[in-house]
Amino acid sequence: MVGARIRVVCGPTAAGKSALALKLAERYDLSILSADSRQVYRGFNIGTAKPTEEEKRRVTHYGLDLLDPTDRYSAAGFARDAERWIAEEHAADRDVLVVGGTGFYIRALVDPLADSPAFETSQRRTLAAELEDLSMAELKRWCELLDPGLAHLGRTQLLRAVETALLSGRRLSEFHAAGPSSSPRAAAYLLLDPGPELKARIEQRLDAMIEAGWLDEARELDRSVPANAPAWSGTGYQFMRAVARGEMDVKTARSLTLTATRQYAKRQRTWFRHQVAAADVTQLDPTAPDAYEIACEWVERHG
RNA sequence: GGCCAGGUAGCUCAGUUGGUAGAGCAGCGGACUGAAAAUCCGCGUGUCGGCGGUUCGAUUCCGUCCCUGGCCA
Repeated sequence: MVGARIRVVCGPTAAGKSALALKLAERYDLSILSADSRQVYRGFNIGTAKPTEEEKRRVTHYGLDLLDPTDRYSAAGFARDAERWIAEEHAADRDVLVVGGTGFYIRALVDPLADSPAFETSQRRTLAAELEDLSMAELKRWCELLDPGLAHLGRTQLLRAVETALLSGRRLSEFHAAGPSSSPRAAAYLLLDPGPELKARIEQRLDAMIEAGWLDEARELDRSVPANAPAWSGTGYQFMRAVARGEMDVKTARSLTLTATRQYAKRQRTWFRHQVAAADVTQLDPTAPDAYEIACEWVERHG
């Protein structure tokens, strides 16, 4: 039976989301919908901890290998695609299990973004080139002028605010205030976090990735993927590429990747701690002896 | 063993002509409405190697000891 409520397994990187989700999906005949902004890139497999071919045969996965490394995805694009995948599965009388660490994507699906303009690349190219060179302070001043309510945000957000104001003639914050055209979904979250144990798990997984040939993958990708392609921003890829190019030793790359991954996990924790409605969240330490039983109970309870 | 250079935050270091100290990185906290593994904002966490001495006051000056590195034996 297809449920009205959408199930989401989330948490910081290396918490064990994929492994648990795979078991749950097999047991309850669910499909997995990956909410991961890096696993959408074709060819970037090892460093993004993408499910293996074997795992993809066991369970249907959505949200993987959607884009060329030079393409840019978006939370809104993800939400739109996810709606389609969910509809497909529901048509087959099956539920999906949303699994991922990209909190923004999950939010865009559960709590739709406001309808705001998406500008064509051709339309924004000139402006983007202009804004690119602006310092943070200058960009802030522009935003202060054009859409002051958003001027406290980060560079990426400032760029979009300024761009929207200049290209559409309306403030992005006005679009936000007007809200979305579709209504929010009911969602249940299973928030995985092994606590202090996460640090060691990140380290173990990194070594496993290197062991599995991450360096070779980076070397291979470096041959065909432009250095400034968005896909390279996945944690660690720039360091592995530097090693492949002979610009850095493995030990340094490993150390820098570890730090960057911990920092990413910290940002994810902050997101899930503050940006997800607490009432819908079930916290679970995936290393607990009864973790699987609790997860099963969670799946059944939210069916 | 002698000489020299050092010992200051978790790390690398700056600094105080004597008034109990500050940068980067790490770390911690936070923001996030179409780039989100992105992009930003905030926070210094310290027996200034130990023990004595001089001084109203020593991380700073003096003595001594310990430790590290280099050179000479």
